[in-house]
Formats: sequence, structure tokens, C-alpha cells
Amino acid sequence: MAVEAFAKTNLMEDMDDDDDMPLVFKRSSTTSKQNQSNSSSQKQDGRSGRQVPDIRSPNGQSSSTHKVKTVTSSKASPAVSPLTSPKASPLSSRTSPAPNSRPSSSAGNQAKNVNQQSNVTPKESKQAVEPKSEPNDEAEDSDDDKLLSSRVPSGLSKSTSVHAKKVLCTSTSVQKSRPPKKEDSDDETPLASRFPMKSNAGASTSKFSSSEEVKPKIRQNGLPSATVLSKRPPGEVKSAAQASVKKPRLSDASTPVSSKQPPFKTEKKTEDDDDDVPISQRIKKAVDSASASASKVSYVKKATKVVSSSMKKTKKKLKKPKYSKSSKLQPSSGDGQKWTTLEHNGVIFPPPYKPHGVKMLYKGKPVDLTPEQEEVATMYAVMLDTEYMTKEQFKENFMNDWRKILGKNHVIQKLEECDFTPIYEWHQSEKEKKKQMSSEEKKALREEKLKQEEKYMWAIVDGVKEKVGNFRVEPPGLFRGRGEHPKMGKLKRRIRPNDITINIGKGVPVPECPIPGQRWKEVRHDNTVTWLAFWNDPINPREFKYVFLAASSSLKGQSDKEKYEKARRLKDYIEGIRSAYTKDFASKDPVKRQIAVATYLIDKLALRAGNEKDDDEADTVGCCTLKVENVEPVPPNILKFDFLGKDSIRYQNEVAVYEPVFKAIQQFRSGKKGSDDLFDKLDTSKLNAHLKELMPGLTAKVFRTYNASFTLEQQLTKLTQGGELADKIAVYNVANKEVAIICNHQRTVSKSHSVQISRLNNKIDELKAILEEFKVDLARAKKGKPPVKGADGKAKRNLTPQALQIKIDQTNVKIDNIERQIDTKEELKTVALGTSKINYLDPRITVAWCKRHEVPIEKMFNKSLLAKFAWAMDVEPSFTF
DNA sequence: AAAGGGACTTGGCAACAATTTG
DNA sequence: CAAATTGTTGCCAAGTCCCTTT
Repeated sequence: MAVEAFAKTNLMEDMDDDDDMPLVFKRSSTTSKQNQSNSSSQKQDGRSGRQVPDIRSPNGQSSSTHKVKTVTSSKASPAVSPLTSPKASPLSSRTSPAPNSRPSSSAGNQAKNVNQQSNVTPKESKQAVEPKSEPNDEAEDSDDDKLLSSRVPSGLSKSTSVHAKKVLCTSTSVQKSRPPKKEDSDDETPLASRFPMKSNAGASTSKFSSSEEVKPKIRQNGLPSATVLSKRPPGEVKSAAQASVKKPRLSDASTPVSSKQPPFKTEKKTEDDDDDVPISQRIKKAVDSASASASKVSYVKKATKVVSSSMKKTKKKLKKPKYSKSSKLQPSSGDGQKWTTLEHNGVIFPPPYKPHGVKMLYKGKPVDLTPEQEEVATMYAVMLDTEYMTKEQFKENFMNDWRKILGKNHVIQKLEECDFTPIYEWHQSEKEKKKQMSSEEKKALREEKLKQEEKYMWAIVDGVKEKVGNFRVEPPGLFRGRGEHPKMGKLKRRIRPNDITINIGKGVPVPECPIPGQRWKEVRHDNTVTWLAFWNDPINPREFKYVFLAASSSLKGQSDKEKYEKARRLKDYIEGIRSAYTKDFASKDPVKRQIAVATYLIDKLALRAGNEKDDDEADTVGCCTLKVENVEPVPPNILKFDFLGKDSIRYQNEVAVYEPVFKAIQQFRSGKKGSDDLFDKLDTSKLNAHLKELMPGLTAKVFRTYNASFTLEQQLTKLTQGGELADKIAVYNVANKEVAIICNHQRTVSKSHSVQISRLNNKIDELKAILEEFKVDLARAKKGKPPVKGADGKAKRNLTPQALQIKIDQTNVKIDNIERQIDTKEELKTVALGTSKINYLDPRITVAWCKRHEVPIEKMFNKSLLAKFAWAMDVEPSFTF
């Protein structure tokens, strides 16, 4: 029943409508949201420190998992395949920390990248050097689908590497052998084109198999069929289904249409969720109005709701009739139309500036400033304790903009002579004051604000009340660019109504301009876009700032779902794509060679595409914009990456690659300077255009989603083994961490980190002292002697040896727990798990896993994630990515 | 093909809120 | 109960990827 219960969870639906947000999803029975433990703390037998995840999963196994409520511990882990084991080195040894060196901060200690860091050496070298060909071919089949990502060497995931090795790197033998088979001749033919052909042939078969497979479920990834490339089942399968579709035009990422029958899913969907389908499909063709309407109906009824006891307020007001929050997504209609009716109240502006009158000093003397001048001075003063004060660029940009407001002949001429501390201190004391307010006062304030903002918080889209994401106009301030942004410190001026364009349904009232005497810049009625309002970014006028619906809205949910469906589809094409680019590593056409290598890197390392950037932006790169100096080849086949990626987060990694790739990189570098583009014949549009030939709608970023979700599922399958709830949660976190590392989602080490660690160490010391004492007492008790005196000099109670032994055991457990806590804390100090959870991991994987293992979903997803992923909550327990 | 406009997703962090600890 | 921690949310910067125009 757990399962069942789960399924029911749903959001509330219409009737109750209460508008407030509380949607709670709970499982009926247990629930208890409250005690969330911190995952980390628990004990677990299973995972010892070294869990090196090895991605390779075994076959997968058993299908039946679902439905089983009981434990089943044995399930997944069959013996580990031999392959795996080799790699599993003890990496656990602490990964050496410091992965990230953020530019700004820390200096460099970082070792290498998150991934492999220190330990690289040993194993790495080994691998690198000796390519192992071990991987058997057949084994291969089973895992064909694996991701490449595994950076080989990396510490943590070494296992992953297995795959890598096999497929991509090294083993010459392997590699070689493979390609030949399939490819045979046509190098140039796009895979896509090839697929179809084959598919036809096998269509019938494929269909079968596919369906069958589905049911059994779990296995999936193995796509056994993959076996020999030559068949490339996936491709075919798919193609068959879609063949027709594609032609029509494609580009739409969303797939096609009619396809309702995509091989795999078909089956399942029938069961219960039809919702899957609709979404993407309708896109194009569709639109069959008929169907559309139909679907709508269905979705409505579908929602079942379970109201938890806790939902108290549910019934409050019913203002507008229908706010349903069904988890079902409504179909999007073809042609780009995003909504039919749209109502909202516009945006809210920050309050006007209130002068404080605190005077800053110039050359030691107080200066009078107009409110406008003071406002800007305050923006700067408030940042006195930030890193920005160490950046010349920031100060210079600030001064240039401030000077415009001060006027040419103002007393204040040089920033160096300015002393903003009075304002800074005033600000600090204001902050303090606020902090000191009683909780009632704070609450009152909050309510006040809420009341004021409430009307802006919601929009009604196609009759459904949806939350608006950011309805507050950005207040003026100094631009805080990341990394070495050329524009940091510039004044971001105040936005006024006449900077703003409103988008709203026709025939509904246009939000009144909240500032008297002013008006909106423009009002549009464009239902092909989802934004409610936008204005030009004051820092870069050619860019825009949009107001969108919140992540929990069905409009966002729908596209989120489509994103994951597309990534899932990639699974069916990946093998063909890999074999195609593998072949192209040696192509004589340099463009092809670069595309092949770039695709390989994106596939294996989950790199971002890497669009070109302007000079007035921070200098960061992605795959297509890598510079020669960012990739250093170290014979025999290691590539050392070191560059600043998005948000100027450093990416450092050492990876053993397939030899042709290594050679190609060396060749791309030859004759160039360090600052030259590594891929000089490539850019993201060429790359994506190529990817699109391989799979409809495929772009570089899909690989990241695919890689992340695939890895999560794989890790969960591999690591989950019965045990306590806490153990399962720990497993999930380990899997999540793997993904975060692959995606290079970093965070800065909190300032209190070292303090926290030493505090824990102290605790361990204390416990150890206690432990020793117990041991002494135990020895004495056995001889019938009384315990020694405690530190405080007081005599202790006499305990039996058994009782003492219990105490000793308990203390040991405590120590172990703390040690484990230290380990995870250390491991996660630079890794951010949230980003992947929000953006890369198909929530259905998590939901299905929770259902299978009786883990309450609210242990994994917080309230906002539950709302964002409402569309995924009723997935079957047997779902596989 | 390159440039530019446009829309939407992805990201890290700081402020806040909720909990746990001492 | 205050202080310390940890979890959430808001903020807004920074990417990706289209699509249209030159």
C-alpha cells in the first residue's frame, strides 16, 4: 500500500481550491514531515566510506520491483561485475578537497578538480597507461547505454570510468573492433539517415521487443539490444515511429506528434497516465482539436487528492472558481501557442529611496549629498565588506557612474578620498535593529508586505490560477557581475513603468500602473510567449529581464517534462551517436573531426556548449570556446582541463581519453597560441545543427540532462540495498553527489566549515575519553571492582559488565556516526547538490525510486520541489529513465 | 555566414526561516 | 531560551538555443 497511497498523492483540486499555496503532498500513512533527519547522520552499515559509485550497473535486474513493498534487500545488487571491481579503488580516501578554487577566493589550494583530485594518480595513471581492453565485448552490450561521462580517472566515479574506457577510451582493441562493425562505410551519412533504413527492416521486431521490455521494466538501460551496433535498435525503433514525423519539419524539439506510439512508452502510458503523451505531441500537428479537448477533460478528473491532516487552511476562500492544481499537464497546443487566456496584475515596484541623511566623509570632512547622490553612495557603502572592494574594475565603474550623478564640479572627485564608513555603520545598525525586533513585529511586517504583494503573486492562465515567479521589479543597485566581469560596479538604474512592457490576454483588464502619473511602455497580447512583463536590462540594454510564472506553474512544468522526455529519447540514439563520432575522430574533414571531438567531450564530460561571448562579459568558456591553454594533453592519453566555466566557476579535471581523441586534440592545438580557440572551425550553432541531424531536437545541453539523470538512476540501482530509511536517503545523496560532481556544481566552502569540523573532532575526542573510561570500568567490573571515579570526582554507579559493554558499543556507534558526518561534510563542502536536483534530474526517477523503496517523497523533495514536480508525482514505481 | 534580437533555462549565493543544540 | 546550524527562498546573473535580419 504504500505504493498506492503514494499514487494518490496529488495536489488538490478544484473544489477546494484554496488558493493558497499550500499544497501538501503527503503520503497518507506515515508521513511525518517533521523529522527530517539530516541525511548525513546516520549510520549505516552499508555504505562505508568508500562508496565509490560505480556506475556500471549490472544488469539490472529484476523487474518486479515495483509493488514490492517489503524490502527486498537483495534486489539489486547482484554481484558486481568483474569489471567493476578493478576500478574500485579505494578512493574514498578523502577526496582531496578543494576542488574549487573560485577565482576570487581561496587561493589556490585546490587540487584538481572535484573529481579526481588527488587520488588521481595512482589509478589514473594506471588506467591511462594501460588501456585496458578488458571490457568485454559482450559485457558491453549490457551496458551500452552507459554514459561516458565517467571521467575515467576520477576518483569518485571511477567506476564510471569503466565505461569510458571501454567505449571511448583506450582499449584500442575494443574500440577498434567496434567501429568497424557497424560503420562500415558511410562515414558521412548522418546517423539519422541511416537509422531509418535499418529501422524499417527491423521495425516489426523492434516493436515487439520494445514493448516487452517495457514491462519488465527496470532493465532498461541496458538495452540489450544494443548489442551489436549494427543493429542499433534504438535508432530504429524510434525512427520507425517517428519517421514520418520527422520529415515534416522538425525542428521542433518536441517531438512529434503522432507518435504516440513511441515504442517504449506506449505501453505504459496506456495505463495510467496519459498525460505523458499529450504534451509533446500536440505540438505540431496536432492540435486536433478533438483530442485536445478530450485530454483536457481527462486531466481534470484525474486528480485525486489526499488532503493531509495538516492542511488546515484549505478551505479558505474561494474566490475564483477554478484553481486546480492538477498534476496533469495540459496539453500544449501546437504552433507555439502558449496560452489562450492570461490575466495578471503586473509587477510591483520597489519603494522610492528614503534618504537617511548620514554623511559620508571626503578628505575627512562630512559632505552634503542630494538624495540621488546619497542613494548611490549608500549602494557602495553597503558593499564595503565584500570582495568587490578589492576589484579595481568595480571601483572604477562605480566611480564613473557616480560621478555622472555628482556632476562635474562636485567636491568629491576621487574615490580614494571617500570614506563611506559612516553610512556603512548606519546600515549595519539598521540591520541590527531589524534583527532585534521581536518576532511579533517581524511577523506583522511580513504580513504587511504579503498583503501588499498578494495581488501580484498570481496570474490566471487558461482559467487556472498560477503563481508568478518574480513579480518584483529589480531595485536599483550596483551591478554585481561574477568573476572578472568588465561591468561590475556599474550603476543599475531604477526601472520605471515606462521601461516595462506588459503581456496579457486580450480583453482582460490591463494592470493599472502603480505609479501615479506614469504608464507602461507597451502592452502586448502575445500568446506565443510565456512572459508577463519585461524590461531592458539597464546594464546591457540589448538584453531583457522577464517576469515569468513560477516553477510550479503548469506552463513551466510542461516544458520541464518535455526537457526530460527529450533527454530520455537520447538514450535511444546515444549508441549510434557515439559510434558515429568515434568514426569521425579520424575523418579527414577537419570540421567533422572537431565536431566529433567536441561531441565526445560533451557526452563524456557533460560540458556546456560554449557560446561565443562579448568582450563586455566575463571571460568564461564552454566546450566550443575552449582555448588551447585550457586543455593540456599529457601522454599517453590524459587530457587536463582547466578553465572558467559558467559563473566563472573553475573546471579542473583530468581524463583519460580514447587515443584518437587525444591525437586529435594534439593536432587541434598544434601551431596555435594558448589563447587561440581549440576548436577553430566550430561554434555552437554548427555543433547543434549537426546534433539535430542525429536526433530531432537534439542540442548540446540535452547531453547534460541525459548524463545527469542517467547517472542518478544508475547509481540508485546500484547502490540501493534495503536497510533503514536513513540508509536509503544516504544512498540517494551519494548518487546525487555523483551527478553534482559530473556537472561541476560547486559552492564555496562556508566560513564556518573548519569550525564545524573541529567541533566535531572535539566531540569525538570526548567520546573517546569516555570510551576509555568505560573500558577501564569494564575490566574492573569483571574483577568485581567498583568503577573508577569520574572526572568530577564523584563515584559512579556500579554497572554490570554487560551494561558496560552496551555503553561501550553505544559510544562506538556514536563515534562512528560523527566520523561519518565529518566525512560527508568534508566531501560536500564544495559540492552543491541542489542545482542538479532542480534542473537536471528527472524527478520521475526519484519519485519512482521512492515508491519502490518506501521512502516518503518529502524526504527527497522540499515543498517547492514538490510543487515544481507535481507533474511527476504519479509516475509508476516501475518508471525508468 | 554572421549578427543580433529574443525567450527561456541554469546557477551560486545571501537573506531568511525553521530546527537543533548547548 | 539564545546561539548555532541547516534548510528554503529570493535574487538576479549567466548560460543555451532559436529565429530573423543583414
